[in-house]
Amino acid sequence: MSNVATNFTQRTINYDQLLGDFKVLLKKNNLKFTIQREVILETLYNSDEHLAPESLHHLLQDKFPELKIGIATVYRTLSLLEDSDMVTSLSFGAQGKKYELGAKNHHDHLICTSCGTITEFVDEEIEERQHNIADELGFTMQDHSMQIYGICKNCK
Amino acid sequence: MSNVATNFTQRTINYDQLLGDFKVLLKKNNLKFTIQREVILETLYNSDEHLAPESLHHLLQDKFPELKIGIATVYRTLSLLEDSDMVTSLSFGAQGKKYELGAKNHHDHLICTSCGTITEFVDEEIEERQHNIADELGFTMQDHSMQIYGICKNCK
DNA sequence: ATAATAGCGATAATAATTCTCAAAAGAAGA
DNA sequence: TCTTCTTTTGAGAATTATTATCGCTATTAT
Ligand SMILES: [Mn+2]
Ligand SMILES: [Mn+2]
Ligand SMILES: [Zn+2]
Ligand SMILES: [Zn+2]
Repeated sequence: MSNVATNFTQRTINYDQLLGDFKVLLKKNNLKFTIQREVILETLYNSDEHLAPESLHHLLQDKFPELKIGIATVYRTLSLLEDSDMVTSLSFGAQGKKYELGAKNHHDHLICTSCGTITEFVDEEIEERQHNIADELGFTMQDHSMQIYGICKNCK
Repeated sequence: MSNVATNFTQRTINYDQLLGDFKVLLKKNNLKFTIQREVILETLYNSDEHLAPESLHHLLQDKFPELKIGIATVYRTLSLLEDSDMVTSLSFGAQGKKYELGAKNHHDHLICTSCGTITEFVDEEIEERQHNIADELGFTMQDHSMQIYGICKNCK
């Protein structure tokens, strides 16, 4: 029995809850609830991918062509969501910066350097050691990230 | 007794050895041994910092003004060194891409989000788990990186 | 020393991200 | 619903980071 758990694409809360949280957050900072912000949240929620701003923009143009969402709005909204801890950004080596909705449990990533496939996993032993290390070095941990690069099963 | 080891700034090989390796590498790929490549290697060797290309360029202009090394050469040489596994690049959240000479033992990083200080450490337990995880998921590990973000002792 | 070739610096080009601004939309209250 | 105030938006300019181009120079092998 392995203690490596995979498959973290399932959401920890449903969309309505998430949207509710978002609205509360916006009101609290007297920001407005706009259709652009809503469809960006929804699109992130419905995507299992780790999205680059550019890819997200393309998705939005496909799904909501009538809105003509601008790339600047995508960047602005991603920053807003990241600042509010609703999305996380990841920097995967050559692949550049990507975003994923935070409405998942914390997890780390395995990246195939051949086909680019990303596998999510979590390992309790590592999570625990990370906390211990921070403690031992007199550090208050806020966040951590770990990536394993290599060749996936399919590619070999 | 902790099993977290810190302080990895010491080099695992001396500069002459490193330079020798570099010359061999260059010859093998019929690349030329130039003064620019030499001072870049030397400057990286003599720096304990994790350097952005821009910072390295400034260092070089200070220490070797007569060479008037161009920024393009810095980028080119860093890429060459990275491709040859002599330097490693790191992406520290907001701080952007930084490089460090690989002539150190493998290690991970703790980054203070307040003052930017970077502490290096290695933890054998985590290293081992990383290998196991890759194995269990049918993955051939090539590399891995881990960062812990938080507030350092001084900043609190 | 010569010839062949790779590397250099300057700078143009590209890519990614942020800024600016005038018009449009959302929130709150009358 | 209408009005007013404030925030947000899209378009495109500006900025930043990185890469490509090119004529000249430095290095290497002979
Ligand atoms: Mn993920
Ligand atoms: Mn380091
Ligand atoms: Zn693969
Ligand atoms: Zn600090």
